[in-house]
Amino acid sequence: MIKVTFPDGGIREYAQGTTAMQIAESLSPRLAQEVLSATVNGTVVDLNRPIEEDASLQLHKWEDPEGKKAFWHSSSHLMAEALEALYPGIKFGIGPSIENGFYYDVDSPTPIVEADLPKIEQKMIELARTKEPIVRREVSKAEAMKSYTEKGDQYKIELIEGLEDGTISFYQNGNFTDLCRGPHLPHMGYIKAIKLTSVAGAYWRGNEKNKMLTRIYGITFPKKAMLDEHLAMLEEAKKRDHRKLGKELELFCFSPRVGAGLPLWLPKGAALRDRLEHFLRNVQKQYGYLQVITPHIGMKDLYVTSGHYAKYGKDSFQPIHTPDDSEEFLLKPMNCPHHCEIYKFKPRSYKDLPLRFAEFGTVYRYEQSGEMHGLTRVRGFTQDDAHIFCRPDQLKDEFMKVIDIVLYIFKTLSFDKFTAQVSLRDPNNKEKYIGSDENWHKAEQAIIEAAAEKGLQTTVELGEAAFYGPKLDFMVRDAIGRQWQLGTIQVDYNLPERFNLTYKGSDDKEHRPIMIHRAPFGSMERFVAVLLEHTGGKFPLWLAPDQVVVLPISEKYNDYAKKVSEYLNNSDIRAQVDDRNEKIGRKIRDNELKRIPFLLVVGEKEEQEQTVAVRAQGEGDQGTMRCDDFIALLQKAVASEIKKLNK
RNA sequence: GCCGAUGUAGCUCAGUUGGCCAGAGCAGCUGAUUUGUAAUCAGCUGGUCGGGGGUUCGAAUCCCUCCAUCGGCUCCA
Repeated sequence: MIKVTFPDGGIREYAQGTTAMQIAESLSPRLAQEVLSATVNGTVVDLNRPIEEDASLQLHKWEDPEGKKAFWHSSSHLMAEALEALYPGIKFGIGPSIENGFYYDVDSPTPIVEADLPKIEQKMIELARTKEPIVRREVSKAEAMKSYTEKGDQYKIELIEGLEDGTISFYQNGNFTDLCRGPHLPHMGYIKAIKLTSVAGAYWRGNEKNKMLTRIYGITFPKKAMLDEHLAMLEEAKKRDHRKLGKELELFCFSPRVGAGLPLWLPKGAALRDRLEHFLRNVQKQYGYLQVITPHIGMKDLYVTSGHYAKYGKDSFQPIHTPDDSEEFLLKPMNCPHHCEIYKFKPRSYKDLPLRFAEFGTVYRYEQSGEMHGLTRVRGFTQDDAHIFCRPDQLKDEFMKVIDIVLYIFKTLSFDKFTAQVSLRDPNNKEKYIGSDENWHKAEQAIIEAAAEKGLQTTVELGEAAFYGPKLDFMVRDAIGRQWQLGTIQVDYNLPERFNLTYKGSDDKEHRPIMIHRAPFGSMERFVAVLLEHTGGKFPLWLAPDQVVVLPISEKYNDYAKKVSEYLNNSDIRAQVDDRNEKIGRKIRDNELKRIPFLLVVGEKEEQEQTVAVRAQGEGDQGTMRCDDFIALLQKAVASEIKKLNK
């Protein structure tokens, strides 16, 4: 007999060799249909693997990430089987499940293009309908090696070379056998809806020196309706694409003549950005930040000193030369060295610290041609940058204050779901980083402690640190559930040393300050992009480029409309008049599509009564009111959006 | 940078296997209409078919190359 403990604490006894599937059936036949994989004593296993000892058991359904993993991983094997049938001689790399679906990397003698995907889908559906079982077999390393050597499959051979004998297993579905750890579904019949989404290139083992394989992405579901829902979500994401909205709402554009990755901010976009900057400037002022301004270029030597030149010099925009070639300047790729020089302007005392220099600093980085993406990855962008120079005893407190700023911003802009990622040095790859072990340790501890004290939900990633120090990165989830990386806070012991920054302590000795780099938005470009996708272009009232458009019923009322709009503008409300010679229905439609928060319809009645008929975005007619009442309503709405900073 | 795809009017898109002056809707302009809560009607304007080179009697269509964009990979100070 074996004892099985369930997550709710219940214990039941089963005969030796019972499978998780049989256990699920004994609990409820309905559950058995829904369960996709199981965790036995902490290891995820196949449902039909016999349990041989006392065990704690967890069953995973679709809603459970482990359940989806098994489902999608099996789907990738199903796709591989279809591919092998359709493309004889095809070789396989790896085929894992991912956050949304799965992929398989393949090396095919005949190229696979997007137009082939429906054909592959069709084959997969055929195979899934036969409910072919997925069978696990444990093999010796020698046996595994032999079966792939016969096929001449160098990728799998390379994978097997890295595995320990005795831990190797094969999974077979139909004619397809794959080296795989599992776990998998009992059979392919679970897979009811299939969509292969794209084909792309991917380097073997993620190394750009290796051969590029063809990666086929797909997603599958246990029910057709789920696929439809997923496709609808993708449609919604398309509608919210900041590149599309940026064009439609006339916020920004690009010109190939100016250059790739160099955004041009249109008037409405510039105004939006300005408002965001103003907002952050105000917050920072309250936190004791001092605004500075530095030039867009700096002597090459500045970056040699900072260490950036050695790390990125040859992959950057190349130096600008003076006419006589006697000096070299770099387009500034970051603001920190400039701010270090500001620190050095005069001797600093321990009483001066912390010093917080803030700048909306525009920087230029040479991103490789294939890396640009809308506003989220560009070659010229403006960081909402600041550098805090502080004493060791102030570090944690300063760090926590920065976290407060970030949280305040998220709250104000309704990013309600977010996580924080602690990015540390890869301990096995220390040569990638500069600075002493001791300083790295201190910096990493400071971040971990500050995040813990602020009660942040954090994940820890090794190897994700900047080359000069560890960071805390904030990831937000947008309105349709996608993750974006925004703000970053970084601790740096390195630059103060390289620039020989000091302050005079109370002991009359020279000490080294610590530097915190931070950018709560990340960059203005990125932040506007994420905000656009989060809101779908329906900005909060305080940010909206136009808050109100006044719509005269006919040209007869244009004068009254102008009067109203001027009156609003005098109360610091951004209002315009749509005085086109169009019907009111048309004007409403156009301005609703432009996502104007409030439309004011005015005609004969309103002019006589000196009122406005209010229409709220997406909510229709709100009734007629006096101008002053509307202003009060709007100002109240804005005030509720920007809540007071509670420090 | 690498793999794959795309590029036709300001925008969204048609353009059959290379064949007469390259099309539509929206936007814009002009005129009519003077409108009460999501598209009024009519007329007109607008295109080196991404740039350059080539094949051909003939190229938006085929080939080469460069540029830009898209989906990924790699990278991201």
